[in-house]
Amino acid sequence: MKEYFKILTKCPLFFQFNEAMIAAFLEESDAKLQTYNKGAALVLHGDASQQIGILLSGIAQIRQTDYEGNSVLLHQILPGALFGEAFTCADQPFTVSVLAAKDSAVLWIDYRKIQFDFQNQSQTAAYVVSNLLRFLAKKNIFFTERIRHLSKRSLREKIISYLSQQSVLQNSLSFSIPLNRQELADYLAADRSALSAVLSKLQNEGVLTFHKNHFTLTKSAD
Amino acid sequence: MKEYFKILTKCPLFFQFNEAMIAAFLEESDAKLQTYNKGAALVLHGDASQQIGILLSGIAQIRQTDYEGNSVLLHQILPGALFGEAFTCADQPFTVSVLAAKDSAVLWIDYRKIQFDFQNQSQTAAYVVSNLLRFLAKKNIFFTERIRHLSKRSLREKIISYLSQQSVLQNSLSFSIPLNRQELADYLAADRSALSAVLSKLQNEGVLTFHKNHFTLTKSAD
DNA sequence: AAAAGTATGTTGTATCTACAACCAAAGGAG
DNA sequence: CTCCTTTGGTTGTAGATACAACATACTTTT
Repeated sequence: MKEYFKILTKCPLFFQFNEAMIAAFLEESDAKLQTYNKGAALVLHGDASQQIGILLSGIAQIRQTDYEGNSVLLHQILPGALFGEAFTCADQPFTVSVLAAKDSAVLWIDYRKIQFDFQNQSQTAAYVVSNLLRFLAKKNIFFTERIRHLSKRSLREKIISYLSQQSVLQNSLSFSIPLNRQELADYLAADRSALSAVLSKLQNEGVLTFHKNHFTLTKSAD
Repeated sequence: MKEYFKILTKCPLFFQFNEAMIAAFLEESDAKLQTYNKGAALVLHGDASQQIGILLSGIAQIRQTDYEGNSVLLHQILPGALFGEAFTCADQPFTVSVLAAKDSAVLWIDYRKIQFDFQNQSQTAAYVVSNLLRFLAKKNIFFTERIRHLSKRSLREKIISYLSQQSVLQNSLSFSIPLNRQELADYLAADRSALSAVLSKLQNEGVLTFHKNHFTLTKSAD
């Protein structure tokens, strides 16, 4: 563990910490070191983790399976970086997987430990902090997803990206969305009439059908 | 104050709180109620606030001045919603202003109070929580800005939006950016060669000049 | 039920951009 | 210095989309 302290001082979680403080915290919070072979999963899609990971060595990749079944690399995690903090603080199941791209070592911090350690002192203040973390984390997830959609190169892809996510979220190929056309156009940063046109085209092509805010994705043959 | 408790139970900061807990917290954290007339500023661009605001009544608008000097509405805040939490937790000066669109009442929570209230108990755990909040909040700000750029309808506007932000950040019309062309293209969700083409066009039009990663915006005549 | 208002779909056009293919400059490695 | 790699600019083209203007359907009001 000693050899990793230099990396930990660079971790945002330990901003302005010296090594003694880090050591005290790791002891106190019962942090766990774990190693993974290349290719192993640190977190799997669907996991409801209560841990925050700090990568100590190796490389980790945040990946997600898109609507065509491809594993898409969303982000590379290098030593010293946090991962999983958003889903863990938001108390939401992971919608991404984290895989070791090389042999890797991870320090797992139990979120419940840092959350509840000081609740004796001021119960309500601790809950407020916990809520604030949850709020910021949920916003983070929301923003990340929106950026994912906005990053698609064509409106068609933006739409499919958004609708696929909704389909997964609602666990059905048939679902309603909480946005009207203008709101969806704004969310995807597109023109409303262009959005309507592309939706019609997708319907003609048999990719999906829709009525008002209710959409049904057609299972593609591949 | 009593009349606002119903709204506060809907505030994400008090998720799963009952009224007694909220009352205890407000007492403990010395929260301040303040009213504003329509048009008044709750927060001004450049402020380094240590407060988190909860809107109790009225409507507030998050606004930002764009590169043409227009005040752009970024977000509407309705009663029960938080505002300012990202800049406050990130410990960064506000890059937006918050204005009362109607006569409004705001409950101000002092972030230092909720941050340090429980530090006697476990100094390091409290710092970790504080760092975690800072980290999530900074990410939030970063994402928000990226979404602002990505939301522009044309690549030209995306580029100008990004470069203007950099110019403001670095407080100069002449500045270097931390991204190479491919990275900038990825950040703005565009094709690299298309990015190069638009940059060249902007240069021909006299909007800006650039050399590698260094850009100089031309002060427009309006 | 008629009227007014709102939301969504359609069409045409000018513009923009992704994409591919290529060229040029800069920087490193040997 | 030369070769090779990386980075960035240019060009041509096909296709996509913003924008405007209009048409249609659905809602709400009166």
